[in-house]
Amino acid sequence: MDAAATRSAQRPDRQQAILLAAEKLFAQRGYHAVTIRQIAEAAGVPLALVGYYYGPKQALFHAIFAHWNQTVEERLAALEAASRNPTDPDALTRIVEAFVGPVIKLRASAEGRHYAQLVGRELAYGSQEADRALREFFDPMAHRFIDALHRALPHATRADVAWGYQFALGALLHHLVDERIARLSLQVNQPGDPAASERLVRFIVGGLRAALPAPSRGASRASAAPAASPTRCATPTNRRHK
Amino acid sequence: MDAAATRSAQRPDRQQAILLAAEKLFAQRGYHAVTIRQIAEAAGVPLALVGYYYGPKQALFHAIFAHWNQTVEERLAALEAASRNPTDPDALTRIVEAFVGPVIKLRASAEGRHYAQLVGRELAYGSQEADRALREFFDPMAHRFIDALHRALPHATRADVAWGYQFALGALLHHLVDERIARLSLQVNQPGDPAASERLVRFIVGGLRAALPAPSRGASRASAAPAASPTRCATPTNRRHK
DNA sequence: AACTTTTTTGTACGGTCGTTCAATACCGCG
DNA sequence: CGCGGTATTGAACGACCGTACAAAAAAGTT
Repeated sequence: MDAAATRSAQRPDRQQAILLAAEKLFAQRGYHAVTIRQIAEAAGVPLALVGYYYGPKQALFHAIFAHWNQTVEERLAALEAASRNPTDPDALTRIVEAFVGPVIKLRASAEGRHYAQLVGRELAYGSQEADRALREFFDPMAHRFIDALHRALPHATRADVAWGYQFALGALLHHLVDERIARLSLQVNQPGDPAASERLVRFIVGGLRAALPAPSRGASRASAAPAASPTRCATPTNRRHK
Repeated sequence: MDAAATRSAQRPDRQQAILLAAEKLFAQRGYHAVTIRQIAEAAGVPLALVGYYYGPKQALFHAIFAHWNQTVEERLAALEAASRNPTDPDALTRIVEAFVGPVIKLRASAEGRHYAQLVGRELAYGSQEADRALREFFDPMAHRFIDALHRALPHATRADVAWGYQFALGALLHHLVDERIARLSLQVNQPGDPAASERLVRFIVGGLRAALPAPSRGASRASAAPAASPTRCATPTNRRHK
């Protein structure tokens, strides 16, 4: 019988509890502000068990990103579906929706809420601890998106599109993290409002069109593209760290 | 004779050396990753002198923002000049230029380089340590910009404009911090490229126009709301922390 | 000169950090 | 049952943290 199934049927999976607690705390307070003791307490396990499963603190941090990296394939599939026949005037909007939608949906879900916040923070912060995960997990996806955007915006150079991608990513990441929006809107807007997703897509598409050398004028109409299915969460390898 | 002038004429100002070293290190590694001992060593002063001048670590962090808060008046003045007669079709562009330009210029300067990076990091990170400085120094300016944008975009509600401001701020902050642009552009773009400033302005203006309810292309009624005077900022005392 | 005030410094305190390790408990399997 | 391997635990290690403090040095004042 499978060991993981056995344990999860008998007892709460403490290894995953540690990962979830770490994810939550790292997302809320940042890497250096969280201690392993706090993670252990939040997970309801003794201190030493954290090191037993994940080794050094940095490895635990890395494991969070590795765990969610499975969802990347879905994102890439959605991107590829959206970037088909790039001559379509709506191709740009569909690509940006494939860029924004899954992340917003992740943030709205109960499982991915903290991870979305973590990504928004650490990607924007550029901390040395996150740099490794950034290169390993996010650089490839960034290149794919830039390529897709480039195909939809053939009049611009790839380097130009890279600038546009940077701006778009900044808007998205800050939207994931920012809690000031309630204050600055005088308590009208709420941080997690899913309606802001459409607005963000329009912002990015309009920004890209304005910032990059414009092709021949295409009709820009709003169209609802099929969004990717919510991410699934599979159990990681159940053993202790190598 | 003035005490500060006396000291600076005789010896290197160690109090300011501490502030500059702290600014640099905080910008490069983040609040929690920097120790007071590292700051003291970088400033070339003994450890205890840091606490003597600035007290607790949090107060030193706060002092950096307070020091640069003087430049806020210039930014607000530039904003006010740009937001005059908001019926001008170019008013939006001028406001966004007043929003982006000074920050990019700060980042390009030798004195403000680290502070720009620090702001980009901590504002985006939303750490608990930066929250106080954020409310005290940046919320007022954010409200002023939102109001100015609202005057130039009268067809949108203020809450709508607040969303747009959030997106624009995210693009700007991420541009300040991001070092990946060289990698993602295949070594074509460089992080500090001042030419990216114009592109960012076009991105934000285009994004705002696309994300917010579009006005009829004609001029609407001309009612200029009187703006409040910019916030004053007294010079900090040169003595040790109270 | 003598005296006050400010600046500087070495040192050390209590506390918390990440990590390690030997000892114990639990398990399936023979 | 006993046995081997995995899971779990409490305790402690050395290192470093932020902060405090008394003493010394320098500067200012009379």
